[in-house]
Amino acid sequence: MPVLLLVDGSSYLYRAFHALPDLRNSKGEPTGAIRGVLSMLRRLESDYKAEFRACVFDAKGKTFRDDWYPEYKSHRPPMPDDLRAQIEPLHEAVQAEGWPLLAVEGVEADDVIGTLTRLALERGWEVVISTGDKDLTQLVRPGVKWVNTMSEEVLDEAGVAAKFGVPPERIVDYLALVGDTVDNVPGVEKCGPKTAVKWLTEYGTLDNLVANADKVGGKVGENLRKHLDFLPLGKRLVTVATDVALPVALDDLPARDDDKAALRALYERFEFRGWLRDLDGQGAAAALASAGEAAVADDPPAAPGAHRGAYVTILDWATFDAWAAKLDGAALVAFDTETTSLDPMAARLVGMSFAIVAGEAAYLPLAHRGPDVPHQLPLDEVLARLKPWFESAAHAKLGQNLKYDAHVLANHGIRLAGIAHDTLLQSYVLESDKSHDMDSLAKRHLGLTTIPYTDVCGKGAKQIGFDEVAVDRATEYAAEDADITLRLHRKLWPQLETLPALAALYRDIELPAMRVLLDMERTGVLIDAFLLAQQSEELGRRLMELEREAHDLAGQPFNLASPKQLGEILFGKLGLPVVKKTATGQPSTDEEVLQQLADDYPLPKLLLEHRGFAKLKSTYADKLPRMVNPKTGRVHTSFSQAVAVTGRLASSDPNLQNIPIRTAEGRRIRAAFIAPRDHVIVSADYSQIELRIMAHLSGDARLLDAFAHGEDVHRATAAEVFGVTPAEVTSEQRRYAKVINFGLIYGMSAHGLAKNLGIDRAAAQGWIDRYFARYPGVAAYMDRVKAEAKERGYVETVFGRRLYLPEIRAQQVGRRQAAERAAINAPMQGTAADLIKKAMIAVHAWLPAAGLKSRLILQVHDELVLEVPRDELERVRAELPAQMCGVADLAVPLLVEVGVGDNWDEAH
DNA sequence: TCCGAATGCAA
DNA sequence: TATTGCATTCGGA
Repeated sequence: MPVLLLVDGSSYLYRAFHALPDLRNSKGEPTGAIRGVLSMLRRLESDYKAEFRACVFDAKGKTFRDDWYPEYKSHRPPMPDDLRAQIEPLHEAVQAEGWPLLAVEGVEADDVIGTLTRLALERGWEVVISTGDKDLTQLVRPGVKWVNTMSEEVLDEAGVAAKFGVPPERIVDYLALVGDTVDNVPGVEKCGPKTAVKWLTEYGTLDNLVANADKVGGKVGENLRKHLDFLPLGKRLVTVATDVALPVALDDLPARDDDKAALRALYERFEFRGWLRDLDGQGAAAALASAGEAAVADDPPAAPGAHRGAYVTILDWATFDAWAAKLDGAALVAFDTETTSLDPMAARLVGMSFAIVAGEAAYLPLAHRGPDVPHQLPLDEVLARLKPWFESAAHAKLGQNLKYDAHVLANHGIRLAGIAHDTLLQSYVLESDKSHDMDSLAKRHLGLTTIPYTDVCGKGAKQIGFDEVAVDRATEYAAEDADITLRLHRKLWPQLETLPALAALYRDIELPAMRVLLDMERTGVLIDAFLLAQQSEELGRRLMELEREAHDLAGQPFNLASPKQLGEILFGKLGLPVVKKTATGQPSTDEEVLQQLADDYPLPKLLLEHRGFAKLKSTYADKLPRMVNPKTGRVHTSFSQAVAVTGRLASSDPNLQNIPIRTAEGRRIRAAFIAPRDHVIVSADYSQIELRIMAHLSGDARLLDAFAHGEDVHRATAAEVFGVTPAEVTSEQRRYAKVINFGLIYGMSAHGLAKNLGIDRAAAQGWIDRYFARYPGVAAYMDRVKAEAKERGYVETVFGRRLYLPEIRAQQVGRRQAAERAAINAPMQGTAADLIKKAMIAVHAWLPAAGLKSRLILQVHDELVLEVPRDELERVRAELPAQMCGVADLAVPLLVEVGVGDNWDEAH
């Protein structure tokens, strides 16, 4: 379990300044506080083995507490000049020691520590908080320790209770009562620790004490009553925030090695001679090796019109060693893999590229083939050397679509860790409606034109594998990819940081979801190929029969799969009426048309049947068995995380999110998705998720009420719209209501509803009017979201995901209305997507933590599919819904329905 | 050989 | 003239 070590730098800085003697260097610069804080950091480093750490300082300027309470800390004398002078050099030194440093404007160090603590706990990490400030004991809980490195005091939950007389969760109540003279927050007059503990022991909580304030006797009781108005504010002031927006993620805080060159310079300036000797003791060579790290922070300015950086090819061990050392010391490394295949499960490494500083990158060729190939370093040995770096969470990596690179490395037995950033996801979160391939990103954000893949490998049938590309040419292309990725990150990440909700979405949902998807894709799903082969044969026979009959009816042979030929037969030769036309003006032969014609003519009915079977055979029965991976014996879909503009996932190669379910024949395909021996398939889907989100977003009282009481929402809608009691609703009425409810989610028009229900437009408008009359909150919401879209150009999900709607102000009515429908649909579809991603992250973390071997295998928008060992079934069935429902607290309850079976059809 | 259009599968 | 996707087939370029 990773450990996060958080140091309250400001608290120590003040204490060190006042506690330590007035040390100065020969120039007279004060150095005592610097030395004090640094020695504390060194002690912590040896006391606690932490993979992640941060030293947090208060930033200059006001904080939100000053807005709440102008007197906050107002009594403090101005900072002594000798202290102020030490801040900047201390910050430099802290970073040189390998400590990520944080100072967030508008937020106190306490709140940064509180927020990081929460984030770490959510990931199941352990946290050690080092501070001289007792207020922070309020953060102590299982997995969180408070240590005072100056007094060497360590407190866990029991320790806090023993020291203060109240448990950590009551510390804020305690502080509100006692007050905090350090921060100028007044407490109840004459109420000290003794009285506060007595009251809290008697009444349990501050709220309860306040409720019973009239029962408290004595002079101090009177003081309490006088202070009642202030107590809520007092409590707010002493409560450490755990939800502030941070410019960094946990993954940005790996413990780094110290930067010896920078340290040397600083120690020399401060004249810390003992520590200088320590540095020298480690040898000049080591200091030299890491000198390059200092360059990390500064990029050379790009030459105008040319971005071709200094790209090197790694062909010998000396160059490799130099780069390996750089990778080890770098705060963040962009890397990219070149492979033999676009199929992630089949791809083998051809080479890798790395970039640490913009404009400088290296390509490491490993498996290029051909007559003029230079000697390449041996793949296995290189991977063995790099494996610890790839698998270290402390070494932060950056990439463009790292899920793919993680697959490639996994194919070689390496589990990529330390995934800190992904420019694909950054771009997706910032502008989901734009393209996210690297060539487009480079053009859009950097104004650079990159080498297209097809320039290197050609395209179509003449395309060659990357292993056939000449190494020089490969270096230009591959090193550029790593270089551009790094530059994109430098551009996109600051943009994200200015939008805290989006930064949180990226950090807390998209990046963690990527790891879940990687594991799901690698797990794959078992299918019964024999069953599908049987079905294919059967479908083939019925198709031949239908085709023969169709040709008989047409009086001539024709290709049933060709809409063009079919149209000529139906509307030309047989003279059937044209019902509607396609976008290009051709008479349409789609299902709706054929359905309509089937009432009066025999051929369309045959065609409908033929179409249905042909689809099942070619897309599913024939295709799926061909997609079985020979190595794993399973089908591995690929989930795209940056395709759907609403935030949904997309599945491809094969698409496992559109497996049939509506017809009996179709369900036989689904039945071929099976569990292995001694396992079952478990399907868990969110019930009515988008309608529930609509209730939450609109706040409509009737809709909220229906969900709160667990009603059948379509029946409830029918009762409202048709003016009957729920018990009186007929199945026909319920069907109408269901269509209306679905239509609402899609921003339906009267026309659309009329078509769907087979009624006239005026009647449909009547139902819509009645719906909105009964659910005025929904009507108001629809207007609100359209207005918001028009004003801002985008709409948002509950979690702040943005969907831009460039056409919302279009001149063309049709385009504008389409954008308005998207504006209504996107927040609901997008929020559902956010929720299930959070659920996937939660379930993926929970299963192994609970000692279970069950695995997530598929996600279908509102459904998670798991493969579960039979002996784990009861636990999974019992706990999975809570895992999925616990991801958000909406105004409506979330409901998850679980199904179990030997195959997906039975389970769903 | 490539790509748009038409069609249909899912939530 | 209902939202978001992906795959298949045809057929013109």
